[in-house]
Amino acid sequence: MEANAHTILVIDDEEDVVDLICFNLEKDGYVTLRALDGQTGVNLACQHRPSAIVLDLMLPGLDGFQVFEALRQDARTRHIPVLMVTAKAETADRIAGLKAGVDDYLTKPFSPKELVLRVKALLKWVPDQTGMVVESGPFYLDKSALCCYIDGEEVSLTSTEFRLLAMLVSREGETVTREDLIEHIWGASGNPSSRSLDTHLMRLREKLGADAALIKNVRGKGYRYHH
Amino acid sequence: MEANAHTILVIDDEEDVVDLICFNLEKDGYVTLRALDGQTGVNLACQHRPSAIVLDLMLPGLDGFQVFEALRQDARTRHIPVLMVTAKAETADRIAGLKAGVDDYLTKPFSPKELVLRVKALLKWVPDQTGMVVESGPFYLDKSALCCYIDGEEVSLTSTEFRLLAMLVSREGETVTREDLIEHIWGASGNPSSRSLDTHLMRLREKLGADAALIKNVRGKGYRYHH
DNA sequence: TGCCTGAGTGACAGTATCGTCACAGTCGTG
DNA sequence: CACGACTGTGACGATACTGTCACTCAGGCA
Repeated sequence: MEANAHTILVIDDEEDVVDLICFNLEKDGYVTLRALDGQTGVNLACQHRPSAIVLDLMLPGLDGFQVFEALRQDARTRHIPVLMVTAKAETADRIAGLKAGVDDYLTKPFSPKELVLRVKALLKWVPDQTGMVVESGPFYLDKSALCCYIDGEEVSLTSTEFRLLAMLVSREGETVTREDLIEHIWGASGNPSSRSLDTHLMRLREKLGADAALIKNVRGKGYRYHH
Repeated sequence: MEANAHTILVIDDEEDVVDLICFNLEKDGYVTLRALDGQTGVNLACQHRPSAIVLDLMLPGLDGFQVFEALRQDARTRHIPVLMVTAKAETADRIAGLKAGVDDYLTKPFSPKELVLRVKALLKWVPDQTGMVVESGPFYLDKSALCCYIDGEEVSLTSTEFRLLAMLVSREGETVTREDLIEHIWGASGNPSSRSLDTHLMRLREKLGADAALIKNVRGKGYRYHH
């Protein structure tokens, strides 16, 4: 159902726990990566840049905080939200975690459902993964794959339509001027007097079906996407 | 230290708790708003549009979920992150909260430090659009989106109407002269003897409905908006 | 009260902008 | 080459927005 190809990295030394977490995440359409120790976790994170990381505090070798530090050091992983999981219910640890910049915290025992929901909550704030994904409302646009999912279903867009939609969706709530759109799609050589933009927008709207209404015209200014 | 004075709304019926939370938030440089029941909370949220909301689940009158729903219904408060606080450690509630879209969850007893850190974590994701928004009374004008909300509902205005209303609302209480308004909308080439301004003002008032009364004419001088 | 001035209203026509369409050109592929 | 997918263009009608005018209405003043 979810075309949401978010990848979640789970770092925990207890294999049973990892299995449980991954099983539940996968059930929700996420792709999972597993690491049974800290160093592997850091390596996988750098290599695959997951959308979010579930990190156990107690680990052999590098512990959770060290892993977290390592992730924050690296430019490639600095912005990935981390959900820290621990057996300890102690407040001191929770504070230390949050202070260090951990994005959320969950204490064992937790229900798998809650974990999935917390991961989802973290992903909600992620603007666009590596700059390659734009997501808002019913739209999910993967710039690297140039594919577009609407309400979970793949819709084939031409490159012009894709750039148009990506521009509007990534600037949700803002009115994007005609000039900006033309500049973004055709560059400086774009012809503002032509009906090109309108035509492509019309073709795009046809493909969006009911969601076309989310793109509104602001007369004399441009267009605005709002979810 | 913080130039960015984020406002946090705290909704809880226990005054001691509110005091404690507010005290700690203020210590960190935040501006706080208090509400001791749900309805007050919703009203304050709509009125002041805080950067984040701390919401107790157990409230007299409207309960936490109802408050949350109300906040998500209103265009003015839809995007404000909510941290829900509850005495119950029960997983079912936590899940229900997260499922409904609550952005974070904290179980009593919690340390004030942790609460502040969690609020900070929520604010991390909030985009800052100060200066782009004019708001007062029932009006909410977003200059970047060029859209206008009245009592939480979107009202479509033409660009002239928008500029007119923005001018008046941003100079609340002041009598803005006809000349100033004409200058602001048409520039120096504006024609003061024309009935244009009156016509646009009339059209604007039609769209404002009952709130049209907030814009008063000052005979021989100009117009004044007062809430 | 009657006059004067400025403000509110409704109708109208001109203009700008938008949505849609048909058509033609380009490009890559089988 | 023929075909289809994609694109850019200009024509056209529909619509939204604007300014002007004539007229009415209301407040202030003698």
